[in-house]
Amino acid sequence: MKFSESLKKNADFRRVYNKGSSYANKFLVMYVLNNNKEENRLGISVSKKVGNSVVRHHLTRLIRESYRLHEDRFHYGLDIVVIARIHAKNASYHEIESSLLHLAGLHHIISENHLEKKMESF
RNA sequence: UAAGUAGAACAAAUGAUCGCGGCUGCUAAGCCGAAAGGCUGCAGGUGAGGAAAGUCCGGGCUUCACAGGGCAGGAUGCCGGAUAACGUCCGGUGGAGGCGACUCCGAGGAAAGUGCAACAGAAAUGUACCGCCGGCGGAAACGCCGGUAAGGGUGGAAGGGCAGUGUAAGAGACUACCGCCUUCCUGGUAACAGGGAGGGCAUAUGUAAACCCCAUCCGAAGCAAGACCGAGCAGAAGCAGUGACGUGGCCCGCCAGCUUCAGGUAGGUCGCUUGAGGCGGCUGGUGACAGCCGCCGUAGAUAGAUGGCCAUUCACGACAGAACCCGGCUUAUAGUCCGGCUUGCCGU
Repeated sequence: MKFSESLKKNADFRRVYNKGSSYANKFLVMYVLNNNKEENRLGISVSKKVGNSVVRHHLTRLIRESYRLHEDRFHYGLDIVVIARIHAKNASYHEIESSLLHLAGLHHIISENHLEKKMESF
């Protein structure tokens, strides 16, 4: 991804959980925290409760792909952690994508223009 | 053609497009760097399984330990072979099931010892409840004493089986056949099979997935193994006597500075994929497999790459994701497909 890295350390995850703000919908939970850097860092977490290894891998790929395709619309300087909920097990790419954008809108970390266009299209 | 039986192969496909990880290349591609190299870009090609799973066995590899032997502990358990090795595989033997193809077996020892065996039953290792027979007593009913494991009853199991002789009634007491045990002969590498002779069964039930006995095997931990490089912080030694402090100077102390050293944290590199490799052929072997020849090059991530979207097609897609590597076992699984074999039916 051009403008982003992945969030790796357990300590980084903990900092985002403790200090970041969170919103949730049916499929996902999103934590966001400023990291004072030039780029975003994305962490994806899928619990074993959601499914076996294949299911969990597939979900992380869907979430990463959703973020990748809308990366240029996100504000930068953020640590973002996305957690897949159990209902996400059978979700399609489009459901995950709209779910991610919805949460980003609630956090006000996505560019307004695009969001408005998105809203108008509904 | 139907039913069955054992085995082999596959695991939605194609195209376009946006991405990700290795690899290779780029008529001197760009940037950084003294270089080694790093980052970026472009192009090409490549990128999960039959079980990648469970982590139940076996081996390679690595580090540590190690004179030899024993004990303890664990594993295996008909015989022979294959193999790096195995608890795997192949071929046999014996037993069980099936008309058959074929399938199944935790298949050493209970005549070394110990333990356990509910309930029932007279009695569970050494026994007489009923019954049968004999003797004595009695008018009789019956009682007492003795013999008896053929019959009844209980039980998973009652002391070789079955038929006869025999007897008061019975009994391997005796006899035939079968079983068992000992021993000999023949065949077989062996398990074992066939046959002869003898014993006369006090060897007397089951359980060894109870202890145990016998034979064979096993050093321990694992790639987060391990090897190398190595910031920073703290440490040691040295240098310069430069800067700050100890009221100015010198010395000295201390902090900062520079150099070197060991240590090894964060981090990085290697280990990391050419290997008991795959495919085909020939030869040997009943077979597992082995030998020879030819061809192929086939993931290597490191918080972890193989995905998204669109179109078309179909039977509408199961179980499921490499993490050092192999050989097995076990468990999960939508379906597709191939040729063997068996039994039945129909036709020639």
